[in-house]
Amino acid sequence: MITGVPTSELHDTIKTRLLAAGQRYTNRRRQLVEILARSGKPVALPEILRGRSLAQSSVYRNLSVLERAGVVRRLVTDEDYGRYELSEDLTEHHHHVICSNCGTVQDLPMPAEFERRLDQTLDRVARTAGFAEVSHRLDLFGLCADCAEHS
Amino acid sequence: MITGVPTSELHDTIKTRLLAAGQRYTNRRRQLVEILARSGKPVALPEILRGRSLAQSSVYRNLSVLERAGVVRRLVTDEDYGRYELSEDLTEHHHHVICSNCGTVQDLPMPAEFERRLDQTLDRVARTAGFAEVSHRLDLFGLCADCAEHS
DNA sequence: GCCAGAATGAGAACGAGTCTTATTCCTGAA
DNA sequence: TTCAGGAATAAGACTCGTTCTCATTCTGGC
Repeated sequence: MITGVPTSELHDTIKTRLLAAGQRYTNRRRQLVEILARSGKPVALPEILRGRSLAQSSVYRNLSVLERAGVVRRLVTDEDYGRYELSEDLTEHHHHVICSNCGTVQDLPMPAEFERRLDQTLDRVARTAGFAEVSHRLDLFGLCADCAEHS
Repeated sequence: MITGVPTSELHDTIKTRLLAAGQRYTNRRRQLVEILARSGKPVALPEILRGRSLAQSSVYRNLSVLERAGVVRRLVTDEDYGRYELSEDLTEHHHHVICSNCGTVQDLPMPAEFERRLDQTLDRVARTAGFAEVSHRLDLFGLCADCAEHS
C-alpha cells in the first residue's frame, strides 16, 4: 500500500475512476479509501469494522465497487479473511512479506533495478509458455522479528 | 507440479512421511497422490471428484492430512476452489502462470541461475524488514495462447 | 421541494470447507 | 485364520466469510 495521509489528488483520481465506471464517490467510499490509504498494509475486514459503525454488507459491497473501478485490489491469503489494498497505480509497485507464524502482512518495495530485470526475465519465460501481457505477483514468507524472538 | 506417472520411489517417500506423521498410506490417499502427480498442474476439488466416486469430505480430509504431512501444498487463488499440488520437494521448484481471462493455471519452471539470484536478493531485502528464513511465491498473470487468439 | 435512481443497512441466503457419527477397513497378536 | 481395537471412510450436518435481497435513506437535477 504505502501511502500515508491521502492527498486530495488521490481522491480526485479515484472520483474520476468511479465516475468512469458509472459510480459515485460517496462518503462511505471515501471513508474506506482513507482507511486503506492510512493503513500502509493490506487490511482485512475485521480491522475495517473494528470500532467503527459500518454495515458489514456495505463494506463488502463498496469494496467490490471500488475493485471493479480499479481503485482497490483484493488479495487472497491463507487466513480466514481476504485483504484489501489500494490499487498499485495509486500508490507504488510493491510486494508483501508475510509472517508464516502469526500471519502479519507488511508492504515491501524492491529496488527498481531488480524489478526491471525481474520483469524482463519473466516476460521471456512466460512467452515460451505461450502467455502474453504478463504481470507478476511476488510474495515473501518468513518469520517476523517478533515471532523469531519468541521461539 | 511437473510429474508424470508417479514412480514407486515417490510412493515410498510419501509413505515414510505419513508414517512419521502417524498416518497410514491408504488406497484413497494413494489415489489422490496419483491424481495430483499425473495432472502436471494444481488441481481444484471439482476436477478431483469429476467422474470418480469419491466422498467430498474424504477428499478434503485426506488432502489436509497429506498437507500436514508435508506431501501436498494448498494454493489459494481468486477462484471459488482452492488448488492442491504435490509438495515442491517431491517434484521440483516451479512457479505458476495464470490466465487472467479463463483462470487456467500452468506450471512453469525457471532457469536455476535466475532462482539463485532471486533468492539472494529477496533474502537481503527481507532481512532489512526484520524477516528471517525467507521463502518466496512468485506467480505470473497473463493471457494464455487460447484467450489471446479469441479476442 | 420533488422525483428518480443510487446507496445504505439489516438480515437472509449461499457455498466452500470442516466436523460429527455410524460404519467399514486394517493390522497385528493369538 | 480369526478377532479385537484403532484408524479411515462416507454422508450429511454445520460453520462462517461473503454475497444477495429488499425496505429505507440519500443525492443531484429540475
